[in-house]
Amino acid sequence: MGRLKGKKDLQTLTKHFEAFEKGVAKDNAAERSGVTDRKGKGKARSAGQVGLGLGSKVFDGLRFCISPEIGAVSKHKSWWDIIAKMGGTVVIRPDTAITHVIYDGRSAALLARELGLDTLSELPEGTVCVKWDWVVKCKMANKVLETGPWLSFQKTAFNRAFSSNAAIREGSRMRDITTDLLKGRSISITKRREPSASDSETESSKKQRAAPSVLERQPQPPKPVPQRSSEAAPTAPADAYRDNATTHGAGRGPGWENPLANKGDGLDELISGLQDGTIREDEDESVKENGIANEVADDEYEGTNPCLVADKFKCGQNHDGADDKSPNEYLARKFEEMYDLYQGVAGKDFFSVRNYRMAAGIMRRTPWPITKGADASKIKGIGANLAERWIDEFLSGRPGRLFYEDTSQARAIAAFKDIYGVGKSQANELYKRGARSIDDLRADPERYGLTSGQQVGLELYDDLRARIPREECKAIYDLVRSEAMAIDPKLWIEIMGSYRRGQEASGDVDFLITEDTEDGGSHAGVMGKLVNRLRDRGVITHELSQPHDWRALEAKWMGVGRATPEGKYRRIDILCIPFDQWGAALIYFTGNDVASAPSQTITAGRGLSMGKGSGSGCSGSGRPKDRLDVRSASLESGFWASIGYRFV
DNA sequence: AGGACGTCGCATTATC
DNA sequence: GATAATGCGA
DNA sequence: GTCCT
Repeated sequence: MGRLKGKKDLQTLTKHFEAFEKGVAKDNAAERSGVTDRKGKGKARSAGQVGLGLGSKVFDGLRFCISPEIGAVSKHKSWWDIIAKMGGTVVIRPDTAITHVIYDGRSAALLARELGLDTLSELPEGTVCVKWDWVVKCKMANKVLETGPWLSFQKTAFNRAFSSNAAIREGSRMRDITTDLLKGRSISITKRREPSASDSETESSKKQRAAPSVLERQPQPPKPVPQRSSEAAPTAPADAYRDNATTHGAGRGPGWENPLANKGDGLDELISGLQDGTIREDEDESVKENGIANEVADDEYEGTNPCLVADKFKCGQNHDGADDKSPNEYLARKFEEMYDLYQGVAGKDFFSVRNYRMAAGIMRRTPWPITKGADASKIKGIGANLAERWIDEFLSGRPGRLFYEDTSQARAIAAFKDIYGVGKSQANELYKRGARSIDDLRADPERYGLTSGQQVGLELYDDLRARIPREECKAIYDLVRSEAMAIDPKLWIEIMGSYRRGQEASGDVDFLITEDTEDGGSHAGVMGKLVNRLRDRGVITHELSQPHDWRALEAKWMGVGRATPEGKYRRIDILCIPFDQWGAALIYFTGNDVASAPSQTITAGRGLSMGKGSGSGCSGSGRPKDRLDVRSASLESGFWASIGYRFV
């Protein structure tokens, strides 16, 4: 119970953090942007401070860690606000840039535990643990006081805790970051943050020390050598999957031939047409936002289509093979790195993190080299923040915020988040409970109270993270389909997602099942039978979630299976839907960036918006905005026809 | 300046 | 025990 | 974090 309470407190605090960030983002932005900024700004500030006599930024440039204490949320909130008002930055988890830890408790060991550290010596060198009283005194004195009388621990204990820190040992979590970051190059950075705060080091001396020791090891960005080699090269010729896609299945069978064939065929043809050319996976949604919205870039990057609109879609663009190389690969990677790192971190705004990923996509697909942030900010999707705070920082080659926040903690949490069923919240919780690696979790599974689904995710960690080769998707599809046909040959079953998009590899395999109701048939009850048969055959091995009602026309099953007993375990989803949603679902679940982008654009252009919830529910019409009822559209007049789109 | 940014089914946990 | 809230994946 | 209103 204590654990749950603690969890809730953390959530509350995290919320506070987010709200807080919003509130003071403007004042505080520079502080949070990392050491590099802090130095520059700190200097400017302190100079100006005298003249202005404001005195409210006593803690300017300092970074405080106040770990959430169970049952003391409101206290922490007030601490937080006070420190913020004094110009300090507050974090709830230690990172390599903190300068102070506020702690009123007794034991260093306890504090370490609260911070999620093995020992306090993992804190950045020079970090000062002080009691809250010190802050109060500083506030009253309106200046940063000596910490001596207010240290959290007795001199001796404190010293002991840090004595071993001078030469950081092998096991230190804080250190492997450094080596990680430097990509295995064996160098000896002993610390990543200059001791600040308590120490009376001058700004200039800090600068001097920081720069040379770290700078020279940074990758050299300004010459954006396209480093990508392996990943995005479309490995299959267009024909290969085109053929595959058009011959692969049942969808072509009974379903496509009946009276509804027009619509079905239309949809399928359209999609086939749209997926013309090599479409890279991994672009995710960025294609949508970016691909259709990049009007500024279009100015400088003229498309080759006679029709302007066509250039906005992937399918309308050239695919001469050369478009895989981006002059901004370096930036793209940086943003990907950011995304990976921050996605699990508590306190990072969801949408911000998501935008990092989007930015990576934009970087990669911007055909002209970005040499300064100002250029980039002209691109839609890249705003002032990304441009000035991040891009310029990356291009400078100096260690910045990302560098300092790339801690072993963040990495561990990111790894945990990759476990199926473990999200941001649980990942942080696991770390808090002492786990530092996947192996830690495996070594002592009991300790962490993983749910059944998470246990599966942990057990199959590597398999489930791996991509599934197209071949194997097909193999699984054949197995599932044959079982489905054995149950009822009139079933429509189609494989969705990236496979249907023609991708060379997929993250999972998902199936869509329905049956024509024309002759009174129905696929009700099929889900249960199918899953059972597949389980009997050993195709399905784990279950992650079951439909609320196995016999409903609309039912979702999620689990794990494999094509052969020797094969890797793969995520498998099976979805039954009412017959009249087939067309819409096909579009929706094909999740085709290419198809959805134009369709949404087109619908939007007509003052409509596609009910995005037209997914499993096709919950269609009405609601906040005018939503196109795709469901009926697909049935009565054909979705594409309904929006007046004619494919060639 | 302030809100939207997809939305929903299922599992699990919290609350009544 | 019923219901609400949260986390997660898609 | 960006965009739209």
